[in-house]
Amino acid sequence: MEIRTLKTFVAVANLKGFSAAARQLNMVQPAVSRQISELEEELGVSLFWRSTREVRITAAGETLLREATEILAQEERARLLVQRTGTGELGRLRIGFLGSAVQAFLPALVREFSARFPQIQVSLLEMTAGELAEALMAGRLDVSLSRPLPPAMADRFESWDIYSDRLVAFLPDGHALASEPCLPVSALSSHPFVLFQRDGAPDLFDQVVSVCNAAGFSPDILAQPNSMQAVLIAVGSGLGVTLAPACIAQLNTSGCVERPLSDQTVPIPLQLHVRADRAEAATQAFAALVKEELGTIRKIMGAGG
Amino acid sequence: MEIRTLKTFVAVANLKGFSAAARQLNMVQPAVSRQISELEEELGVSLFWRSTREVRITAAGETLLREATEILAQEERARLLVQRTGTGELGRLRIGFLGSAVQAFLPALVREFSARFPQIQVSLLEMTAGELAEALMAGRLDVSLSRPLPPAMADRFESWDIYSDRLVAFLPDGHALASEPCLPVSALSSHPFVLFQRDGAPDLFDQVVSVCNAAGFSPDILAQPNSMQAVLIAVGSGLGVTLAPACIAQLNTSGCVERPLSDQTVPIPLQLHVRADRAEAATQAFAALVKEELGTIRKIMGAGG
DNA sequence: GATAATTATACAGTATCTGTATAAGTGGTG
DNA sequence: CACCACTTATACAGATACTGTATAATTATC
Repeated sequence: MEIRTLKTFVAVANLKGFSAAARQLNMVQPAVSRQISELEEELGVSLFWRSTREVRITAAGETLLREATEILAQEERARLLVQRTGTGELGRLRIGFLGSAVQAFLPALVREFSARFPQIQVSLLEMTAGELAEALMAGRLDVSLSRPLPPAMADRFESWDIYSDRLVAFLPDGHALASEPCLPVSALSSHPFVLFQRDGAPDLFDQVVSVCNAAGFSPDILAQPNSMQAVLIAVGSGLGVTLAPACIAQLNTSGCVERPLSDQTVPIPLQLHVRADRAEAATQAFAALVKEELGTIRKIMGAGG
Repeated sequence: MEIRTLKTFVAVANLKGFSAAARQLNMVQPAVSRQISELEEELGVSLFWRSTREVRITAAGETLLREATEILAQEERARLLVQRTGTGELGRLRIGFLGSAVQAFLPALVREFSARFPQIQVSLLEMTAGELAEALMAGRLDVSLSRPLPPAMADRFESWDIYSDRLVAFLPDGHALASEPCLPVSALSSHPFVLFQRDGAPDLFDQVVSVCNAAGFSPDILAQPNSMQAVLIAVGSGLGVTLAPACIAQLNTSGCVERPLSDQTVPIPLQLHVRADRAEAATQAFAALVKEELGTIRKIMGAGG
């Protein structure tokens, strides 16, 4: 039972004739006759009672007519859906991101994307940097907005810098150093640190440690919460100080004060990651939109971020 | 897009490999590759991202996988339904009949048929003889239980006698002739007749007229109701007498008395009509059941009819 | 770096399917 | 009653398409 066959069958049934069907299908009557008789043989039933003067469909034929009509409609529907998915009109887009880093611009971006591609179902998945890398690698994400990927992964993905953040210090409200408008890293040497847990963002963790080392001390890390918000709460509670990307000021910083560092400018880029080959149309469209909006995003992040 | 192609596509998608699919389908890997790449070309989309080490389905491919799976399931379903319809396991049976003539045995017959073929949907359609002939000819009925067909139609159908009825007289309750247990036709010569309308049963009408003519008179027909029940009501109301098949005593005869005729024995057969060729399996099964039950039916109709 | 496994391509052979020609059957018509 | 117009079925040749073999190219893995 092939779709080509079903099409000629439906034509014969609807036009009540082999010759008429052949004309409509731009073929020749014997070809139609053969297709139908082979279909009958395959199914083991008569589909039409034919004389030279009339072609009457059998009960089995009527059953097949109903089914075949549905199958053909579904084939047409499938073709449409597949093509739309191929062009990116239809589909899904799974965006993974670092919450605090994108909070200022992602909502507007997604809104714009959804307006342009209303048929695409967008999933927003907040994760840590480590989770993002793993999900991206496993194909559970289409794009990721996160920090630079580990070198082992980098060649499988295309990455674009979106904006660069920098490390700043967060201190408890009434902290001794809070009176300074600006601090050298070394000023923190004797204070206990709270750092985001290393598993969640190994690069950031190591970067902070190496900044401290460069300033001549090794940080005394007394806690490693599993979220940036928890880090800020710990700082706000007076448990310690932290060094973190400035963007986390987007979170609730009550009890904390933020102080820029006077002596380091290690950039912390936020990047867009997309599978190097094999990017779906919807994914490519989103990447294109991000690139289109880079100026706007950088303006936002330079001013308020 | 052919079903054969969809089958190999689904195999590739499920087994995540062209070679594996080829093994499962008992074909060879290049054939699979060609089918897929031609399918991609036809649809204008990539269905898989392939390397020599992995085959990953695209978004469009996932869409097609869903659709193709449904299409294949429906094809399988169609094959099953069509074959069952062909063997008579599944289908419908439209039975046309003369109400009064079959009332005594058709219900039991249909009940038995439905018990043997529970998947067949039986339609019971009461009609006049004229309507039955027309519906049978037009293919709106599968079988008909009615009087002999007009000669022009007879060769297109197979007919079996089920039982033979005879004409009897129906008189109003207090009619002068009602005292006789048995009447010659001629006794009715001076009485007005009520006859079932000729359009509904031309043969019966003509038969009654010719019986009267043979008895030496032409009936004075004062009314031609459109149902046998209406004829009986007219007779019961004292409007006239009628000659009709004995079986109509099955209807409500209040106000009427039935009297056999002493001088005529024209048989009025009830027949089963089935399209000569081109009979569906369900129809043939019903005809076979009727023939099997002929003895029982005749016993019923001889005794109580 | 060799191996084993994968997919893509080229080419030849086979199947299959189409189209032409023709036969056989049937209702309508003069 | 023969003829006509039209139908479907069959036979056969040709063209198309598809399959399978051989081979290349690529890439994890040992």
